[in-house]
Amino acid sequence: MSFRTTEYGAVKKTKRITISGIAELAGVSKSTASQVLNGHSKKFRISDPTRDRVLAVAAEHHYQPSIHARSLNVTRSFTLGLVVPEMTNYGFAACSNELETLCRENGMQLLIACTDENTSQETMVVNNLIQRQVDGLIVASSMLSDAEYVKISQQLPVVLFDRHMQDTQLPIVVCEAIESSAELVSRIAQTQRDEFYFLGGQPRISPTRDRLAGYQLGLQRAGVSLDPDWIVYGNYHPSSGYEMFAQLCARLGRPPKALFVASCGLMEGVLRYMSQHQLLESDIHLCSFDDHYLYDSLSVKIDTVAQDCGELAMHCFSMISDLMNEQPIAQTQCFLTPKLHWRSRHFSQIK
Amino acid sequence: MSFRTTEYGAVKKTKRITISGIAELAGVSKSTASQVLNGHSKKFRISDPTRDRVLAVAAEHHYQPSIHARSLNVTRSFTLGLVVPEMTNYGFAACSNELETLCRENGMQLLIACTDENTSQETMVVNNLIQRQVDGLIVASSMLSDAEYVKISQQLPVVLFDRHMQDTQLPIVVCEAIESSAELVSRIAQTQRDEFYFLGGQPRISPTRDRLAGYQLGLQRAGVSLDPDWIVYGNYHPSSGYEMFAQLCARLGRPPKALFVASCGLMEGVLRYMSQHQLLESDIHLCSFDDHYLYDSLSVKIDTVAQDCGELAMHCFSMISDLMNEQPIAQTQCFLTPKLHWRSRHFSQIK
DNA sequence: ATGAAAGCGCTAACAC
DNA sequence: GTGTTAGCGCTTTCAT
Repeated sequence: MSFRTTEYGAVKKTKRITISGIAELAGVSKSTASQVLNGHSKKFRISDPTRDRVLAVAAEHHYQPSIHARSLNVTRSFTLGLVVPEMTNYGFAACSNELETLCRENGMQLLIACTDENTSQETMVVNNLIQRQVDGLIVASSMLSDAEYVKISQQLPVVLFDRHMQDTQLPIVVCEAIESSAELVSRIAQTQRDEFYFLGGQPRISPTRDRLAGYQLGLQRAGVSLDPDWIVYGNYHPSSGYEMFAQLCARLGRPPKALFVASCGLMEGVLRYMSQHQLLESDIHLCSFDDHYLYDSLSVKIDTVAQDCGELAMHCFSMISDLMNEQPIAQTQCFLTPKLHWRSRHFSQIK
Repeated sequence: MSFRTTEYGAVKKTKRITISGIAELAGVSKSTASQVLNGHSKKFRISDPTRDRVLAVAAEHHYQPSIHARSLNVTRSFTLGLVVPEMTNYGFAACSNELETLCRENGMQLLIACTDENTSQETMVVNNLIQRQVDGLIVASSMLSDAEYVKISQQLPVVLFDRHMQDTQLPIVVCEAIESSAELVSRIAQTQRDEFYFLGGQPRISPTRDRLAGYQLGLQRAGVSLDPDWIVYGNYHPSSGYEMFAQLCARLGRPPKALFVASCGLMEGVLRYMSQHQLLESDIHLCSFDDHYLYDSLSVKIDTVAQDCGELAMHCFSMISDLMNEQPIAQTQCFLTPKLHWRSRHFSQIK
């Protein structure tokens, strides 16, 4: 690390111009200035010269209205809160990116907060977002109960996404996981009848439950009877994926023959272990929920259930928008159908 | 896609309780309530019973102070703006994640905005953040000139990161790119003397300039004379990486023997092309600026210059914090030293 | 030990 | 057509 010292001085904090300032300089009242600056000159029949004068002053002084003052009396903040476990997870990064774009295009600002899969941290960040008067909340929650969000949803629109609590009535947008995982697993299980492991995160949250249910269903459909030892739980940190896989290898004295990994983050850990232990050329049959563009370039061929993050984000946004506009929306629970992405030799022909 | 309709009704918009409400319910004045809720009870010698009464009411009603009202008279918003090209780029996602944590731990909220590498969009999002009164701005800019930021920095602290304009005086935090790229390239060039291509983004922005300079220096040190045709420019979108690489292959009628790719995003495109065209097993020598955890699991071995995003984020945060607290800071330009990550057969022994 | 009042920057209802 | 005014929810100085 090195530094370079520049003559960069202390910030002067030039005070920004306010609407009163503009009004004064333009020789009009605050309200007139306000109307003009909000583009309501027509509606309030402001004369063209007046309008132009105000606009000119504003432009000249680089007037930037204060959202805080604005929010204070319209009781909207033009912000949307997004709560995700981690932004480094590719899926969440992609969703965040999409949502940021959608918000921006709609004159809103996205506030992203991370929970690190930690429920008490989740409570904290959600409170923080509420203090900031977010107009709506989109949450990939790590909680086991929706109680907190049910309460919050009495104050402001809440949409759960990616994960959801059992039987929740709250609006949700998720990818269908049971059928898709079952399809993935059953095809593979046809050729992998003697062992087929499952690596999941926290057992009680919906991604794990649904993906596990799909895995079990898949085995059943393939006529493979499940050995309970095949199921391993951890949490959705990559390190947990590493750990679970390491222990599995230790237990077996070799890598498993077939493995379903419940998420992209866990797969990160599995792949790290495999590369560290020269297992990338072994003939393990890997499959997972969640796709990643780099999987195409791996020597191990991973078959996946690929969620469409763009679609996910879009539905979240439109649902929360409707809710914010108090539009009656018919369906508040939306299940997207993910696609299967086949890469292994046997299946790569399948489109 | 499927829907489920629930009995979920319209949001009632229960109005949240304000400090006046609390005051009234507790039978005290607004100011007293305010003092208590800000933890200034000692300082203002509020009696214990009064304090407890206020606190009790607040807790009971789940009082959430409005940041907007607060910001309005303390003229701070407790938010930090972060401007990045794209969040799906792993490096930026990692930085964002780190910064979000740092902000949260320091009672601030991070506002992330994306530019999609587009300068006019950059101007827009920056203005938007300023309207929201961000207390500071951390920017990975796609601009060619620092003029805009020089002006802004008169109003609020600005730190440039990852990228910087030539000779800018503004505070910056970047990874040193010339020496590190030179080191990477010169080692490889020792065994790849007859051709060594360079794939970069926009030619005039600092990441491209510095990484190119390093590449040139590396070739020179290895005694390899540069063929100008080896240098290819595009932009930092993955699709541009794909495109440039495709054209290169078309031009040569085969993949290049050695290639330096200027960023992770570009490499994404290169790898996509390679996997689509069964080139992953070819003996191309790939190296790049920016690392990715999945590179460990690829069959092509990519040697990289690995930036430490945590360190980058940390320095950005501490620098902007100092600036916000108007602390005189000696060094406003910070150059971090990245590490080389060797994966190719020849070098993987190098630690 | 507590309260009254002013004001942060803006919008919107209503006057003129 | 344009100005006056009353808040939005909070902090802070100054009285009491």
